[in-house]
Amino acid sequence: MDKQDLTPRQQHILRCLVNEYVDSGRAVGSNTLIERYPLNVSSATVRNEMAALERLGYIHHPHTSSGRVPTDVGYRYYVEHFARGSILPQSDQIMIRHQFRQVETQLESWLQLTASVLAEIAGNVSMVTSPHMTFARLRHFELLSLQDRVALLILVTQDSSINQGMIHFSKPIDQNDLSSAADRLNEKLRDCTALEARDLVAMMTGIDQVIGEHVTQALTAAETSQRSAVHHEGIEYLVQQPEFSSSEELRPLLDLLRGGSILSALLPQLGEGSDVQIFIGNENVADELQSFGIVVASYGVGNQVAGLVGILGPRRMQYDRSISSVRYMSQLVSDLMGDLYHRA
Amino acid sequence: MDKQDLTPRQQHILRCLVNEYVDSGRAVGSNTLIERYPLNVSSATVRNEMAALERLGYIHHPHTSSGRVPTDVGYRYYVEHFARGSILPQSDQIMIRHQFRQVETQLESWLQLTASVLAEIAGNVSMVTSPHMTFARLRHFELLSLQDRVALLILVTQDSSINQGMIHFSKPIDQNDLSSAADRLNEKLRDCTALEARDLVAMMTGIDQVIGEHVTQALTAAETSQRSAVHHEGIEYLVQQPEFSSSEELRPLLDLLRGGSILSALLPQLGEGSDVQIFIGNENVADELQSFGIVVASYGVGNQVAGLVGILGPRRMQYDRSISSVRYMSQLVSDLMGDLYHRA
DNA sequence: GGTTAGCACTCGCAGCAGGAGAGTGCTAAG
DNA sequence: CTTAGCACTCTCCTGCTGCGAGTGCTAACC
Repeated sequence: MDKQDLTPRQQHILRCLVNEYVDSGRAVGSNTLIERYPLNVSSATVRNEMAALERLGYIHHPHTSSGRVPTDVGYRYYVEHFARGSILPQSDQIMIRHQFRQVETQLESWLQLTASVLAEIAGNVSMVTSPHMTFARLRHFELLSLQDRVALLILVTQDSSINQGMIHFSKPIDQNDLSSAADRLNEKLRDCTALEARDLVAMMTGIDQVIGEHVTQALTAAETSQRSAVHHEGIEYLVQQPEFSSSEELRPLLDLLRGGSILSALLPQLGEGSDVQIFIGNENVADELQSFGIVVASYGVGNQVAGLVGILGPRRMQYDRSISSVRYMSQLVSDLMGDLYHRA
Repeated sequence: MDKQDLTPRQQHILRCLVNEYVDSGRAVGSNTLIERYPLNVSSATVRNEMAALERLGYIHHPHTSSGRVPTDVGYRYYVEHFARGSILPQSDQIMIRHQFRQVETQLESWLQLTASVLAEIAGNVSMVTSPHMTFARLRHFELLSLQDRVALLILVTQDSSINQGMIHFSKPIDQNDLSSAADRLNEKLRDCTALEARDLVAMMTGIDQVIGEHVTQALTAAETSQRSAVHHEGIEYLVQQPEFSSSEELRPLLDLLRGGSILSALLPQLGEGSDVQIFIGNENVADELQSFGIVVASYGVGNQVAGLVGILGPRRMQYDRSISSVRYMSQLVSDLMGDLYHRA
């Protein structure tokens, strides 16, 4: 796994081979390689080196007589040595910033845009989670009478996202009562996180407590529902990949994305670091992910992890592009979020 | 097209043939037919009748030597005579009502649930549009100061759905100013539709007009964005249909659903009536829909059409089940919506 | 006259053989 | 150490063949 055990030429060949395979999707032989890349050696030499690379486990042979395909280990080597540090082209950066300027100053819009930008740039399915609510502070809430005993609760958090819920009271209550209660509570709970609010509410009595509990409950509900909600975009890119042509391979993928179950498959293997994390094929712990390549990074303010952005594709993907775009987008969203929170 | 031109036996054979074909997905021959259905005639007779049905245009022959497949005309006959009036089984009705009881009293939740219930029952992709906002009345709105010159506008309509927007002012304005302006406007605009509000706002001056315009603008924006937003559910059912096995056929479908462009393809052909409408294959005016079968109905309160619920599948679908479930769900949503509006 | 048994005919499809092509590993020469 | 050459392997494509499902037609039957 160390750089030492590959000669520079082997590295170069591995790199070209991965590039070519990612491009074409077909096993690549020694001839195609010397034709399209400036290796300055003959095909026979390439064959010898390939045999060496195969012995070392970086590439492999589908059958005796066809070209080589990178193994997961080979991809890993490629990623560590040639893709990990890549940077998104200036032109893409400008394009993205431009698009973000067009859109409302609002976290949900940003995440939406992030998902579609990522999918387009990486040409794969993008995944973006909403931030944990634990992280957000309560800015304001409102109570509207709907019926005698039913009120609508509207919750605004610091990131200007809005959640709603219903409150059923045991006895009739009119809009005036609701408004004054809301005023009192707004004063006490303003700028609290869900956790802090819970403690304060515990000390209240009467109607304030009833309402307060609904507020914290709504915060937690929003948190859990958002945690499991994953924006994803770009299935259309995946279906045109040859590895998903027969639509039976597509099925598990759709299930994974639909139920939001992808997060529970992904979370166990996520590390702590703030940089981009990459999981290739069988490096994924969850069985259902073993045929995919995944590139994720977290976003957040300070050291707090708020959410994830990432790309899901076939093992055979453009890791350099994926890595650079995921890194760039996670940084961008973190910055935008930072502005939002510090400004307020 | 009239019932008269088919003998009862021909009708019966057509019906069985459609059922069998919908079930198996393979062209059905005379032998399979007499084996599985109580026709009490020989295969030769069935062959003769089939030849007649083919002459009349109801079924057709992929090649000389394989079974029959219904034509669009054949499906149409089937729908008109055997499926149009079908009713959703009691057990399903109970199951559905039960599920709706579990969910919040809120239009968006209902539509979400409607989409997933429909997809599951019909085993196809479901489509549900949000209701036009023109239809809803403004219940309340709120203004929150975000920055010196920026405020968050929160809009609550009669159906308890919430929309938000940003207002940028030309000069600084604090929360007190915002609150008092909101109070004044709330009083004037309460219970207005977007149209009525527009007229009232036109007569205002100063800050009230600025805010008022944002309110009507937000109402219209919500209307147009919701009109083009289609919840859909159940792509996973479609991908396992044999007609979409090769995933090239899947591509246009995904594009159709993703961009919400399906509505613009569908709208031109929609009639006025309140009952279920069915479009089979080439009956669809839009080219991209010609290989699909579509079952839609509108929902709304009174005579007002608020939105659509429907099912999109391959031509080969269980029309009876689709029709009965679409009809039932449109009625259910209409009823629920009626309650919501009359109660308030 | 409608119904049915029988039969010849058609055509898609699975299975198989054979050839072409791509690619390899090995050997021997440079 | 590199490379040309060559034998070998294995996939893929193509054409062929036999089978089976299904039809249409005809003649006999009720």
